Amino acid sequence: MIMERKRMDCPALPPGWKKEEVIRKSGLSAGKSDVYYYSPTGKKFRSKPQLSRYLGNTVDLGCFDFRTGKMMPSKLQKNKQRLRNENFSLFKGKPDLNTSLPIRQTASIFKQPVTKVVNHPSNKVKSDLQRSSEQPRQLFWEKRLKGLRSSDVTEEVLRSMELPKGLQSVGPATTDETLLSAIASALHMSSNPITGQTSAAAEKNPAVWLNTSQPLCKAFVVTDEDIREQELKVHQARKSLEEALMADGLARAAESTRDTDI
DNA sequence: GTTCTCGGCCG
DNA sequence: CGGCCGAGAAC
Repeated sequence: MIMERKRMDCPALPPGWKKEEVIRKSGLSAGKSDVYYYSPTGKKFRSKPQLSRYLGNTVDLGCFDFRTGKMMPSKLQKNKQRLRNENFSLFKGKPDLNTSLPIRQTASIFKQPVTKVVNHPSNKVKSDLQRSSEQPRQLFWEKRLKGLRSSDVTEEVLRSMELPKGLQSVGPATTDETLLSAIASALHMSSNPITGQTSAAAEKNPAVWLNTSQPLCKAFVVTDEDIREQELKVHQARKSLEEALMADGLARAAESTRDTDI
């Protein structure tokens, strides 16, 4: 006889997610139960951290109770805002994907201008000019971004970007990784031009002279050639996107006609 | 190799 | 005590 093991729908999660409870039937912990979740694609999840890593910011699991599968408003308690302790020292080799949150720490990042797909080819960029006035920032706060990586839905880490030779970091955090984070953050968080640290004094004594609204890199020059290359990259990326959207549209159309034929 | 299961650590 | 995850067992 096969033990009853149904995957139940879980209303607290997006459609398609299933919850399963398995009772331990032997050993010292017999009688205890383990709870698992299955994504719409069938991937199994066995803890809340694993689940929230996968769902990222799309679902707020703050008050989600993993065991019962329900939202518990009482769980509103303290939000864990750590990161610094773990992420700082321990990264020698590969970042531990089980403990480092691949979630953006720059909360304002999505409020920035984004490319709006109206209908190619005349895409426009939203310009959101009424940014709330910039807040004071901690010196070298970009170091907190250390270890954050982008990853796809299967938690595979994506290839990181390479930086041009002309970009050199300033200050004690001199890794390429931090430099990239600093520049990316500056681009997203400020509507002003990004110039790098224009004061020569910042190189000698960054703790005193650093301009915190600029990334931790020396002043750099962007040539017309750089701009042309970047335009080309963007053009190609948009073309790829257009082709992908087109292919997706065709696939959906094919699928729906097939469904109605049945 | 993958999946299942229980032990055991740690908070 | 229970969540979480390692690792051996099972397949």
